Amino acid sequence: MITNDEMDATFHALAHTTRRAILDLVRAEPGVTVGKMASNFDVSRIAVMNHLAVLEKAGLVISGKDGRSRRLYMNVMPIQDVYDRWTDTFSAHWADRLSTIKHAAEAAARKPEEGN
Amino acid sequence: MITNDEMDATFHALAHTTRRAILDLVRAEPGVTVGKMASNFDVSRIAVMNHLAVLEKAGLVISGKDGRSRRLYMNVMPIQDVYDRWTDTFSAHWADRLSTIKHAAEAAARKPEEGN
DNA sequence: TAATCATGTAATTACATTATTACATAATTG
DNA sequence: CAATTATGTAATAATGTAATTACATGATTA
Repeated sequence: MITNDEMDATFHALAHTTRRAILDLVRAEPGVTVGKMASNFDVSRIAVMNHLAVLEKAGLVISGKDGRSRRLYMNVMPIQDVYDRWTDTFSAHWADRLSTIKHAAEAAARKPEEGN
Repeated sequence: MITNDEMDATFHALAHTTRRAILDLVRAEPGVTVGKMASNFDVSRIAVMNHLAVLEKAGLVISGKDGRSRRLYMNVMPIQDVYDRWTDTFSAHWADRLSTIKHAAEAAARKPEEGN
């Protein structure tokens, strides 16, 4: 069972455009090196390495040394875990989402509800 | 089409245990008030209001005044949008996740690859 | 082995996040 | 209308994030 801390780390890692772009590129090119990855972005190599550290902490990226290079690989398991958890939590609600939006939209105009 | 900024906001909003708990409670009790919501947590009402502001900014919570209370409602649309986007991005990869994990696990021990 | 190449570490800076307490506003009720 | 209730705002403090430049380490190759 995925923990709250793991979910925090996974969502935080995904909450930055650059990190999502990094993840896309790792997925597209498994084994890509740190330097080649950094060359895709306008920010410094160090900034990209910091982002990689965040992604590794969340378990979304796995890496290993290969000579003087470090090769990067994606690990979808944290996303899978989050997906499984949130599907359970919200799947029933998703089916009813239109009525929920309607409900919310009318909130400001409604009379007070009883029993709350 | 969901923008990068919207995804940033949605993931950031979900990247805190308290905010996910708030979302769970709003879902369980649509129309719950701010004060009643705050009573569920150990942190101050103001802290909960700050979290609510983050959730509203991401569009995950919608609220409306009802007398001197503010009633809270969940909006699953941002989650649905993120889900749709990431299903497109990763669905093929998920199917192959076991081989990817194996690939990554062997990374440190492998010989250099050609052509990179 | 000296030069080069790829990555890693340290120090620093600017800004954002998360929380607090104290006070202000606005609606309800006795 | 005074007291209460519910929410909102302001000021502040501690911590975390995201980026930079400068330098260090460790592997390859001429």
